[in-house]
Amino acid sequence: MTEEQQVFLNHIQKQGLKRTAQRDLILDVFLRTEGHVSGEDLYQLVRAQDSTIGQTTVYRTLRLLTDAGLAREVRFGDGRAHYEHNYKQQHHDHMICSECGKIIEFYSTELEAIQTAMAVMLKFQLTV
Amino acid sequence: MTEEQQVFLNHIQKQGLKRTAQRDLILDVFLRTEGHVSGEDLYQLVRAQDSTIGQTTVYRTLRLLTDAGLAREVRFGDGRAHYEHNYKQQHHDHMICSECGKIIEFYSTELEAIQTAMAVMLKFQLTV
DNA sequence: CTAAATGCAAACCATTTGCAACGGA
DNA sequence: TCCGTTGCAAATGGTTTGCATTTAG
Repeated sequence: MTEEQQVFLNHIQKQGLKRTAQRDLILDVFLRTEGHVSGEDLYQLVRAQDSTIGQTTVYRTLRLLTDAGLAREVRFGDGRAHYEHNYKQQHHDHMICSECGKIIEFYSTELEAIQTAMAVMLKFQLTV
Repeated sequence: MTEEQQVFLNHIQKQGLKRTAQRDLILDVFLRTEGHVSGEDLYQLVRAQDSTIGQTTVYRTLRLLTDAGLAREVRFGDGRAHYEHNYKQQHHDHMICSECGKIIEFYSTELEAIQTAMAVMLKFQLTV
């Protein structure tokens, strides 16, 4: 069992929820993903493995993964939510091409410093 | 006539479009706005002046204002588009409170420098 | 006159919810 | 057994589109 699966189980049990085959599969598919998947993307990937799984379950599980700290919801302004891995991942930022939608991740020490400084100045508490 | 109204007229005429009472009113209300209005917000404000104006017209005019360079569409991830003034406005960034939705604008010279540097490095052309 | 604009209603699209059937603990 | 879970269908909410009517140029 991977660390992520352990984290998921812990979360499930701590909340009095139940482990199901659907949730296991969705987590599994999500973990094999890289970059940013939308709910619809993940639904298609999961459906390729098990065509009986409903879209609703995928969306609900995505929220569960987010609550468990395994996924992070990111929104780029195209109207849908994307999810990226969040377990033991360093904070980073994105550049999104407004022509083709391409998403590039980047990390900048200076940018991190500015973010922190601005948050302090504006009395914001950074959440990611 | 304000500069903005002139810009709007120029755009209208250059595109072979027509000046209408509705568009004039919507621009007028938008210009009196400060901060970030959503389409729905603006519709309500406009409707208070003229209850016969349709929501559709407000949305369509908002796009027109954006095309004309008078408005800028910003998306904060709450599922709807917001619009801010864009005419002779300095580029700036936002911090959004994930608890209450409060939006704060700020400007940072260092952040501008990083943005430019990252865009060059990643071969992006900044659009705002 | 004639193409653009309007406003209504219906369509869209990603996501959520209601609900009856199902299934872990 | 009991309460959480599932999947379907219907609802939601912001925004867009189709279309018949109106109107600016």
